[in-house]
Amino acid sequence: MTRASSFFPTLFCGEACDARELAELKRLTTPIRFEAGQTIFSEGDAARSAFGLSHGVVRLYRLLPAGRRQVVAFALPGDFLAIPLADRFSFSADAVGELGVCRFPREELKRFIQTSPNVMRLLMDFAARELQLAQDQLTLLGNGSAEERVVAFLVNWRRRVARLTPISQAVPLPMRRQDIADFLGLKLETVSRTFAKLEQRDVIRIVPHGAVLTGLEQTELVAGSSE
Amino acid sequence: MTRASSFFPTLFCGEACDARELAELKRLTTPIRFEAGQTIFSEGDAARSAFGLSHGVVRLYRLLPAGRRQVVAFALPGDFLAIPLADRFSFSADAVGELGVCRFPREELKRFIQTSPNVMRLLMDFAARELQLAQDQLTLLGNGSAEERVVAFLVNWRRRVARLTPISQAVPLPMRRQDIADFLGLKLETVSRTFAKLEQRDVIRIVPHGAVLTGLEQTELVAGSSE
DNA sequence: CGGCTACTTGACATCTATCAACCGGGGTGG
DNA sequence: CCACCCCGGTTGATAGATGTCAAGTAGCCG
Repeated sequence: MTRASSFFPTLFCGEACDARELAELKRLTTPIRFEAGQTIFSEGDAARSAFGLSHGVVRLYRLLPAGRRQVVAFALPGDFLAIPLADRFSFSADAVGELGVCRFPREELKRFIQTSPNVMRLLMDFAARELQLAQDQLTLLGNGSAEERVVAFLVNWRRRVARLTPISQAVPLPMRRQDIADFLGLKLETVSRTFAKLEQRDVIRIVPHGAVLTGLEQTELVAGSSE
Repeated sequence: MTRASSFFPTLFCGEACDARELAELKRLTTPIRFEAGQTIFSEGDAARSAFGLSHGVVRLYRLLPAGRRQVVAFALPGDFLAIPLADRFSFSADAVGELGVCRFPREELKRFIQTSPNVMRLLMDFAARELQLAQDQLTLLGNGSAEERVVAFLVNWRRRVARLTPISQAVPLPMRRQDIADFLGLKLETVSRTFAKLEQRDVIRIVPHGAVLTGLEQTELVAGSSE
């Protein structure tokens, strides 16, 4: 999506983080680029680095026995790819499209965080927000029909994307159907069929790498109350 | 379960929390008891208080349109009932059986947390652990069959309970079938049937308010890797 | 232009939800 | 002390939703 390095502006700048802290954080950071499909880290890896997403989209997922996969979240610019405290990654991350991240040496970042209440606070807020998102998703997977899941996904995704790149007719969907399916606990055929059904009812319109959302506001949502 | 006030020992004492901090926390706290079925707080309420569970079990849940309900988690002694930062509760909490909590005035607790890196750290760890649990659950709801869900629930629940009350033949299940169903995204009939099926295979034995787990270790688990 | 990959569509199978009856224990009141 | 009732739980029959398998289409890149 946006080309500019927007990790710092999005996560740290806005609110409670003074110039000195920001300078220190920038000192720790190394920008890295990844191509579509490349893996940033894998579940179980020792977390020597922490990552903040600058631009692009990342899918965070777990692999399960029998070739199943659960996409835990899609990360957008400004998100940490994992909370930088645990010693190991509890999920894998790879690039949906071409993207840029800020890499931090985790030990140093951790030490810095400990000394800076502001940044600690920011991280805590991030963790709380992630927890809320995970619980929304949990609620959706526990109760929603295929259609409710797909609709909730589109609405939530649009809201998150809109915050970063103000306006555009179509909501971009850079991830594959399979990714959406694994995120929603459905099969890709079901996602495809559900899109088709919604399109027939003129609720959405599918376009090459996205969808135009027309009459979605009123749909009874099972999750997505946050903010 | 255990009768003693075990919120402090479980959450704060073990690790990185000095005597002065502990004393300050204890000063802030008021112990309260609840009877089975009573509501501790409701989704949307202003979070004037924070709660730590001393003994008993709490179900944390959201109510949805059309009378649906999602149990987000079961809290055990030592758990916070919510992360004490948000201004409003994002789910409801009520007592599964008779129980005791430590109530904190949230603003004061928050202020204290900000000044104590140790406690902040502890809270951060708690949030990270909760996030991990939520993601485990998400993975389970996204991919597991009814049987996998029930088995994973029993195994995870046993592990958590065992940590608090070392040994007992049967795993206590103080919550209702409906609670388990709403936690696992199933209907209570399905939970009941699945229990029956597992019992026929001698994998478990259902007893009045619990279950004896016999041959579960080997079952292919979709979630529950944590620790 | 050819081949690959993502996506769509169709027919059918399977699993869980739904609706409904029934069982059993604990508590209350006669 | 017993009987009844209520609630939680179990079991059965059936239906509906999503998964599975398979064929076919479209867009992209070499």
